[in-house]
Amino acid sequence: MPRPDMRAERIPQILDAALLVFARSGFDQTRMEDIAEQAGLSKATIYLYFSSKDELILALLKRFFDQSFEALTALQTAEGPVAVRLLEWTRQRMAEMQAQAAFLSIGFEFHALAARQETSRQLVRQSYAQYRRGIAALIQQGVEQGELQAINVEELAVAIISIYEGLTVLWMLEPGTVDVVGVAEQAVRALLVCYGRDN
Amino acid sequence: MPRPDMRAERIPQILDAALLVFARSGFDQTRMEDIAEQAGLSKATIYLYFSSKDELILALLKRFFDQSFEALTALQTAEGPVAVRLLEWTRQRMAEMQAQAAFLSIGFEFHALAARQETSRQLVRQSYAQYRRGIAALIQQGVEQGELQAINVEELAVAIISIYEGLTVLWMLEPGTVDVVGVAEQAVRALLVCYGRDN
Amino acid sequence: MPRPDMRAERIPQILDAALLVFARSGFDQTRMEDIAEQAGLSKATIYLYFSSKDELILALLKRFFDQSFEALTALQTAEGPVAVRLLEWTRQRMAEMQAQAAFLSIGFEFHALAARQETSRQLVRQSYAQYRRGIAALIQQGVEQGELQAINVEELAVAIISIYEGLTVLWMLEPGTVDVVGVAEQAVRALLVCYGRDN
Amino acid sequence: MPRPDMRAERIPQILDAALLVFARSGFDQTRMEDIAEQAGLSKATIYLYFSSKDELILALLKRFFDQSFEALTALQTAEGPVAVRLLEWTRQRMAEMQAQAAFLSIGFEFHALAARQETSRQLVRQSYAQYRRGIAALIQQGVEQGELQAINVEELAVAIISIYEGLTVLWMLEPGTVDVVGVAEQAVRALLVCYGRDN
DNA sequence: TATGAATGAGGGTTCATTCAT
DNA sequence: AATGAATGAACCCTCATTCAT
Repeated sequence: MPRPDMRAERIPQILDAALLVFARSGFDQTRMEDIAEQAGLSKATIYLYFSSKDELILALLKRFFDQSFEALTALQTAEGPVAVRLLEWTRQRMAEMQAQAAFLSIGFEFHALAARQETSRQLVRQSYAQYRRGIAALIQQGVEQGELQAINVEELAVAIISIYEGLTVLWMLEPGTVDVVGVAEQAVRALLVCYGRDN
Repeated sequence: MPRPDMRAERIPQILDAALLVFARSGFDQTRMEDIAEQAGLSKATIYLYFSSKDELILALLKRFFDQSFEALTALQTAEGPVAVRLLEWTRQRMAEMQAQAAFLSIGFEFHALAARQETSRQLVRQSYAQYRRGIAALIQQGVEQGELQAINVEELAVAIISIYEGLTVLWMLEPGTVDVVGVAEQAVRALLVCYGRDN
Repeated sequence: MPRPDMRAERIPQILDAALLVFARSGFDQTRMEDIAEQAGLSKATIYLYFSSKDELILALLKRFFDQSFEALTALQTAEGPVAVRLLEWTRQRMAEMQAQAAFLSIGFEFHALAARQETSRQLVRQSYAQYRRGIAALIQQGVEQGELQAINVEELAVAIISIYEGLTVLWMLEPGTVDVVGVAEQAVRALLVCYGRDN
Repeated sequence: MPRPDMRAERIPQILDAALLVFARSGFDQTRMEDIAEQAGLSKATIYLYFSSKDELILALLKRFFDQSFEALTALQTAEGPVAVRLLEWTRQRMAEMQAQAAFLSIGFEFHALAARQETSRQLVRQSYAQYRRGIAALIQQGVEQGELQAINVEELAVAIISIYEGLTVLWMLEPGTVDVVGVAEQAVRALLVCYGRDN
């Protein structure tokens, strides 16, 4: 087993390569050989760092979500009105999603995996739950500061994340037609103000 | 090539079987043999009706979305206030989604396919576009009848469908925690009333 | 799974081919491809009849020993003095061994397998035990008919079989030098007359 | 290339390790890695002392037989009646075989190798020939001293060694059932007295 | 119409061997 | 002298697809 410093170099190298080719061809249609080529290594070398294709996919899944939520904590400790912060966050997230368009298929494939395998589902679930709690905590700040009216905070967070997720699908299908930043902003604004209110 | 009446019987039989095993194992991990077993036929017989595995998947994709929107036309010609009809539709759709939970993975896999293949993307896009137009037309009715305020109808439709899509993901991950029917209803109500409005 | 009549044809065909190439290259150095070629089939076809290489080897092992002992029963029911019959049997066995020289390596490899795997050992042990019992029963006939003196019949059978086995090794090493038929005959004769006697 | 004194230390260390793991898993199923682990060295270090796996096996083969016959010369120069010495030798040899039970599989695998490769066969043959000559010389002593009757000395030696070899197989299969020391002793005694005699 | 039988074309994984340090 | 790291070459096994019956 390679030494730690070598692993620290090779593992991201391999995961980056895997991300690229998985995005292009899907988990199953991608051959270990493809990943190796993309990484500039030999097939056998991949197996020095990941014991199987499945383990590689799992490692990717973990990294995928770990990275996603570092920004979230920053969001909660930032200054200013909650609504402003959340809308800024919304814009950033949608922009980021567009920038990462090439990798969207991997996210959908993770959903498919999660929908059919308990192991994957648990991993993905934890990430989304953490995500949801982050958004909910932010909204709760707004409520406590009197900026937002008291409603079901958890549900509102779910609705907002749903907007993000759903828009990702629709934008992927029609990138030219759907103004994802605009719709996301408007929808989140509407939800913040009106969700759970009698109208 | 089998006679038409034979095809009318076998094709749904095979597609039903495929739906089941694809949902369980994914497109790539499912073998033609698995489909044949589930259908009570032999592998070779499948090839009398579908020229390849890919074609079978495409046929499934088509049927998958065709079925989804038959109810939509009924929605537009029904009676009563638009908001009531849309909320009822929302409830039905979420209930239907829960009832079809076992097949959700297929939907996600279609998204993954669409994200990486132009051919699949066009198919899925058309379905979603038709869907979006249906919802938009309904909202437009409400605007014309003075029931809803004039806003960007197309965008609102996109936001509403996003809620459906996103909630499907979140519910799949935590079926016990997320009250999809409730959240969907509240969110759609909020969007209908507040989307695009200054608040 | 192929029909019985097809299996009855293919299985011996495959086992015959396997015997040949295993004898030439050993179990591990033989590739499934080699067996397939020798059998005039494709690799995949082998897997229609044997689920793995190991299973194929086991099947061969079984057939190997099953065949060996059909003649043994005939030996016990034949007419004439026991000593004469046993010596005739000895000559035949050694001649047969020489005729099958090309396959000796398989026998040795079975011994190696048996020496290190419980599963294989049980199979081989049963065959040898059956063999030993056959020889012992024959000798017992001689004792009961007053032809041979009473001694430890079981042990004598073990000694005789050891001669067969050991001579096989020595002959394999020096086929030109060792007169297996002659030595086997003389040795068995000596054992029959003198084993366990005070001299 | 390591210095001689280093070689004198490492080579037995590696051969001992190889013996152990080869006995457990067979030549082909054993990986160089396994040998290295057992020897407490790294894989690459093995290659400092043996240029390939095959060479390592050959070296083991040589050592295996070299060791076996050091005692043989002692046997010929010892005092006392030949029969007594040979029977003592027989007992020792069978006891030694039982003590080395764990390594029997290697011997059988050498037989298999010898049966299919000329190179290995020559090596093994020389060892057995030397062995046979040793036993024959001993018997010849007995004949010349008038202790044993004149018969075909070479053939008798072959018969005796066959007993050793054959009993090894039978004992390996049924260590609890076969009294190898007893049978070997009785059988050798019978052969000494009666082999080649008219009875 | 249906299928038992067959197979070509891989794909994941392993391992003997090499080499820079 | 020793080894961590790397890899080319295989090999077992699988599976979409074909075809004779």
